[in-house]
Amino acid sequence: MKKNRAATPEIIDNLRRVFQVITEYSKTAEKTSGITGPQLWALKILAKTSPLRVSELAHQMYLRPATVVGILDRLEGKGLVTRTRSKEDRRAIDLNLTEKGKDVVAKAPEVAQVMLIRGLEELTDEQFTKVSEGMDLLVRILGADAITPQPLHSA
Amino acid sequence: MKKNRAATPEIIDNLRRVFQVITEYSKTAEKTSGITGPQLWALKILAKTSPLRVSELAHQMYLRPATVVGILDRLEGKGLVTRTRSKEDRRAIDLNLTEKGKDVVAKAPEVAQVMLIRGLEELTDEQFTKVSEGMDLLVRILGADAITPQPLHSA
DNA sequence: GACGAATTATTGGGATGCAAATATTATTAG
DNA sequence: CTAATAATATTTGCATCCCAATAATTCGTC
Repeated sequence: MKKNRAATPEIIDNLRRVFQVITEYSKTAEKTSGITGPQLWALKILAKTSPLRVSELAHQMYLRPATVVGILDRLEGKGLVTRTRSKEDRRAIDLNLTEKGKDVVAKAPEVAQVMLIRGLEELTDEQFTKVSEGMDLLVRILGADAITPQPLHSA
Repeated sequence: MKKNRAATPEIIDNLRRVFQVITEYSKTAEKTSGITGPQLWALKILAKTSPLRVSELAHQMYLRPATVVGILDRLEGKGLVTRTRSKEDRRAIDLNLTEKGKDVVAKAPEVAQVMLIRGLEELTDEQFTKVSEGMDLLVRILGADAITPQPLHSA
């Protein structure tokens, strides 16, 4: 019961392309704004909700706290973020944007996610359904249903 | 002309899941075979065609030579790969698998790509078309048509 | 043949990413 | 109240990844 699945390698290549264009986009943003994709991603989250704790930020970025600490070190070093010991819980750290940090967010280019959202908006209902259901199927194939989403390099 | 696009964040989350499960898969392979995804990926390429030069291997892996050098250092350190100065061009290096290296490749688990191929085979024609066309649309949205596919962490 | 340009692999420095171990503080059990 | 436990952020060590600079070799041009 073999089927004609000539498009299979193409699907995989397309997955690669999507992945690459997103990381590529992250690098472009890095050159124009001076900060990396993950750094900008962290700033954007803090711009929406702050103060935030390290663990909360890590959760929203789908990253481990240990990873976020390094990103925060560099953001703090650039004077874009402040770390303050929380008064309620002295184990925790309150993260806040500096004025400079808010500036960077305001001037930063859109992240790839916005590109995706806009592109998806332009699709017809039928096309949108194909993308949506197609991704669902891919996720199911990989048994990724229960997986926590990953960063996508600041998409 | 607003459309109901509630599934948009879900699509993006699904993209994240797909990438994560692939990197996750790479880590599983690391635990069972003792080597990492990119390392196994390099071995598999060398198993198919060798000798190979560093630049050629890098090209086939869609990685920079500088990156591949590090991977080769570790593979050589484990005694899975040999580096020999080429006689025709003394700038170049001939890469070969050792017997131990061939052994590892033979016993290594399938990479994520195989998982995808098998999963795609199980779909009905209608489902397959959705995945295929859905990915096409995503690629077009991102303007990724002209992009050379990237590695996907040894997928 | 000689000198500049291109090619090849490597090194060095920076940024993600993870897991495991650590120090500090909070909470819970007894 | 005290001791064990859990939560929080960090540090350390490792493996990818990139770019830029370097050293060695080859090629091309004069």
